[in-house]
Amino acid sequence: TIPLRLFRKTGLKIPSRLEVRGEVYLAKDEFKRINTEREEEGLATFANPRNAAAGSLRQIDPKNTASRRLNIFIYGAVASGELDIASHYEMLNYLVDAGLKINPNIRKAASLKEIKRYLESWEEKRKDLPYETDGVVIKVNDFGYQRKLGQTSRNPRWAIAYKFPPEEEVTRILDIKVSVGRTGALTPVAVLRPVTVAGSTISNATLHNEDEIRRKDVKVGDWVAVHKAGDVIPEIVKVIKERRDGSQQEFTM
DNA sequence: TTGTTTCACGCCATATAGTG
DNA sequence: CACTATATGGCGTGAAACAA
Repeated sequence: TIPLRLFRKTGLKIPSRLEVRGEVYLAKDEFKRINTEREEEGLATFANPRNAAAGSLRQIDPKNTASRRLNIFIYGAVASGELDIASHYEMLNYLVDAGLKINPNIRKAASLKEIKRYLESWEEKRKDLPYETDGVVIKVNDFGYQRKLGQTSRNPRWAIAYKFPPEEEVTRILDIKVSVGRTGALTPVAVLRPVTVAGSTISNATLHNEDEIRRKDVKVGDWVAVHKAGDVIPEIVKVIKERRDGSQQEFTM
């Protein structure tokens, strides 16, 4: 869905150089289609759209990638100076005119209150979207303010992600093992009764260190709530203490 | 040649050490 | 205090490396 030729519209200013950035996704119905096909062909089915999309991009033969029918939303661009665009919103509209796809649900908000209302409006609606989403990005619109705010080493100070509450499941800690890292660091890892959360089988989760175990009051044999932080990293959210029956064992490194 | 294992990658949380 | 830089952890995936 990235056109081979941009700027078919006449009268549009064309920069000498344009770099666009976006997020590739695999729509829910395409994910289903691929898995149905793979089933018919006796191939293993994919676990979730996110990882299927990632795998599709890693194909050596672009024909394979194309057959997966990935899609993309462009969310930003860097153009050589001559463009005369002063805000993010303007830029996105320009990119649409240039022939690129952007997310149709962008909105300008004038206050935090408005932002909050918008976020709440998607809590339920997001299930009706043709793709899976885990949140909304809130950005400062004016490029001048963006420049003033600047960025840290990894994150801009003018944008932040709001994440919807992630899917949560309950399982049991079967054991706590200590893993030895490359540098010799010892890290306790919870071995869980495998549980499916948002399309992944979670069977391990790091407990980081002894302090963290004490903070969360985790014991071997505990029932715990788990989720995938950032939709990816398995994390023990909390211990369900009401379900303790005395068989739980304190862990020491 | 075939099957298995390892690796890199993207994603984020948490921690430590160090800088200014 | 606000960072930067780095390390570590887990999952799913395809490719590469390895073993049989």
